[in-house]
Amino acid sequence: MAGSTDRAADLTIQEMARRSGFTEPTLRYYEKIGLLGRVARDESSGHRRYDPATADRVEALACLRSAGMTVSGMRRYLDLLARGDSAAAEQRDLFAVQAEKLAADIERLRLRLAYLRGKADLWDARVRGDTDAEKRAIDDVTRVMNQFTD
Amino acid sequence: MAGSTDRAADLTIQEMARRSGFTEPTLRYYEKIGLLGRVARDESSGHRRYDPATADRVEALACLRSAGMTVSGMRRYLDLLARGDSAAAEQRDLFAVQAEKLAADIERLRLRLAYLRGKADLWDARVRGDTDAEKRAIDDVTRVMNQFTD
DNA sequence: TCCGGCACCTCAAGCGCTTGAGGTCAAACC
DNA sequence: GGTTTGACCTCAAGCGCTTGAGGTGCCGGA
Repeated sequence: MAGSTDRAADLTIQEMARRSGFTEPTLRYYEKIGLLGRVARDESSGHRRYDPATADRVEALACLRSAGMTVSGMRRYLDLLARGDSAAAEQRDLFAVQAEKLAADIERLRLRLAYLRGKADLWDARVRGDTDAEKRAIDDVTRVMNQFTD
Repeated sequence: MAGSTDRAADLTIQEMARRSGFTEPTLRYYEKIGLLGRVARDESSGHRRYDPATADRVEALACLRSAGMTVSGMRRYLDLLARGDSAAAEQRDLFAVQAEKLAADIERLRLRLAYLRGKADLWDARVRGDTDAEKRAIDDVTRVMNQFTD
């Protein structure tokens, strides 16, 4: 029958956390505030079991969250989802906007990564007592930092 | 004289926020919990003024924070800073570790960006009633989602 | 059989900001 | 010369998790 619980594809909270990048407490928290709807439980143990549909939903939320979406934004998304194809244009716009935000974030992070690597190089030069490499490293870091200004 | 406050290079809290990516409240908060040491104030208005040395420190903290470093981690970093060249090896390791973490984070985010773009395409196909493009978009998204599994 | 050890559970408190309320001061405009 | 605008201030409360305390049930040895 439909809605049966015999498929072993359901995820434990640990697996769900690994896939989504949310921590286990966060998953419990999201459930508590109503973002995940009803999450099934294993009959005997009472442990959570994430079915494929719920897992997809959690993964979508994780991507939106990465793009900086707040909990209330996620609720709005879930409302759109419930409206199905009649909200297709809104869905498209929502994903497009979040994608742009995330792309911009990633650019900023790449700069910061360059900074961290530059600083690692700088201290490495100091450890090695290589004053030439140190000068070059300082130049590099300075060049990166100037890009923060914009 | 040394330590004079006449250079106009000092940043307002707004400018500091823009450069560092921290919000203004976060900058006030960090100051309050002792991460920034003493931040100078404009004599007449009482407004904060971030001098170049403080600004550098804030930018370093911002990069470390991007890599997921906690407040207590940042305190440890500031301790190392205070120890100067005698802690060079630790500094190198700290920056190297954070750089690797950030690099891994960025990789995960790129995947999520691909997901968001894929979903935007999918809903766009639905808006346009293009069932062929919709099928392709579903395939794309599915392919991306499979990569979450690892 | 009993003994970890581990994955999960709940509930409460804490942390790291964020938001809001309420106020000061300085330049800018009627 | 008032008044509006905008950047800043402080203090308190709220939000979104995170951490910790304390407990249950299962599973693989000794």
